[in-house]
Amino acid sequence: MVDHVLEVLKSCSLLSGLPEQALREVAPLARVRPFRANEVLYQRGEVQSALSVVGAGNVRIGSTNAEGREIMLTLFEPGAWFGDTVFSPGMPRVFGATAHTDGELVEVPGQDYRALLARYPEAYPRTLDMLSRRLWSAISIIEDNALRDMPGRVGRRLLFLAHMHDPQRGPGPVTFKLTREHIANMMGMTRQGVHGVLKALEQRGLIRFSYGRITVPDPDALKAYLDERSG
Amino acid sequence: MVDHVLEVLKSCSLLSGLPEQALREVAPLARVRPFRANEVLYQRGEVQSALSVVGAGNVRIGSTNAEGREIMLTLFEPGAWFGDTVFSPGMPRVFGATAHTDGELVEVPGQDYRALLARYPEAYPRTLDMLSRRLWSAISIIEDNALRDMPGRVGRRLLFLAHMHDPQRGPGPVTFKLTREHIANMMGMTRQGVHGVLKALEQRGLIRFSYGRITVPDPDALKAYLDERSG
DNA sequence: CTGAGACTGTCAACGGTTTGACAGTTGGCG
DNA sequence: CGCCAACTGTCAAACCGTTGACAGTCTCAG
Repeated sequence: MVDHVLEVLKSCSLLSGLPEQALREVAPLARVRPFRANEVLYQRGEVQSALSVVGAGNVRIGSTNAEGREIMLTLFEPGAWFGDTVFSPGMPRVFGATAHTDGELVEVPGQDYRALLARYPEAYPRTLDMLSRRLWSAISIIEDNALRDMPGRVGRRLLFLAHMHDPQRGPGPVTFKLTREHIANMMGMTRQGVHGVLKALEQRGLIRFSYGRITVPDPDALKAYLDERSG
Repeated sequence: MVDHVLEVLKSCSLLSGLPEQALREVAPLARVRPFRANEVLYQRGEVQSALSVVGAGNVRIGSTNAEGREIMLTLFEPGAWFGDTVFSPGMPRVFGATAHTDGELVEVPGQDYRALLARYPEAYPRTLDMLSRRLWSAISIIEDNALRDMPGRVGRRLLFLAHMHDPQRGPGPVTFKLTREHIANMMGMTRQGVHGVLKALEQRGLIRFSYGRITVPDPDALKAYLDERSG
């Protein structure tokens, strides 16, 4: 059991800067939390802090407004981490987490994680780097939203997801289990609007899609097309 | 001179977690860089890393696309810091910085700043906290863009600026030197579109504006209005 | 104080997205 | 195997913001 937890922690880019010894120390403090598709994992506004590492399955990160409209920010794969409030204890969560498929979370209580960092300060620079890159991603999305038209925004977000899906960026095709409505919620668009955009991209051979599934055959080709059609 | 640099460094929330002794050590390594309004301070894509602290004046953070359209992310006041690439050395800057008024920057070379943190590891938690909060701000903007209509987005961004302007959030009025076009560039809208929104907000007494200037008399009232008209 | 340049207000025409509605399709579960 | 729920494609009308254009206003430097 602890071995399994250790494997998951090792797979997480945020923690891989820590020496193995350190991970062995926290593993017993971590909690394994299995989940079922569409289960709500965290609600926006909760204040307790924990570092969550996706051990298996997919997790949707986002939030829901009063009228029930959901916005999805990103989709996390195994190895991804979330719960940035571990760095700002006491702050409420600014987004919620919902299970996208069945899977499991490995969770380290915030104070244990912070204590661990304090014991192994050599891990701080990498931690700052990871946070900084996440900030960079967020800012890129803001830029895309302000500078690009709708096809540009959708295309860029698909590339972003492809990158999250496989940070090593092998040139192969990437498939997501996302409905048109998920994408619409990610972009602040409507299902119908997304449809039109996807159809246009499909006609150029840049994406393919079927029931509840969308695939980018060649992310580089999509990127090239987007770069060409607007700065 | 070094005293002046020290004062500026002390005023910066990112550095105020460091003991005074530490600031005295870096002050001699810092460079003072005066600037004139509309001068380009950093271009997107530059790779050299430095921590810049605004000593005086205002700085626009943003970038420009190939067609020359500019997007502005935020406006920094004295005491604010930027140059997140200090945490990810080697990464290109994802946004540029332009002087909004005359003023000056105090700049600490990235490696000197990183070396300082390594010498004073007790400052790391606060640094992570600051970065984390900045990430939170960025995500909030993404959310607003997806969930809110145009008046909602403009109103929220004004509140965001008010908060940046004075983090202590005294209840008093806040004034920005921003043209309609600046706001349009911040939101990915047009000058004319902004005009309509501002006029509507003005009629409700939530903002006032004149030539090149916009003021929020009561940020809390604006916030209340926005919260009421959409979750 | 005066002129040039920057900023502003406003309008009609245009275009792209949403709204709302409905029928067709898919896939999983009993 | 067959049904139901979720997902999808499509359409016309309404809506909202942009585009483009022009005249009016303000500010600051000389």
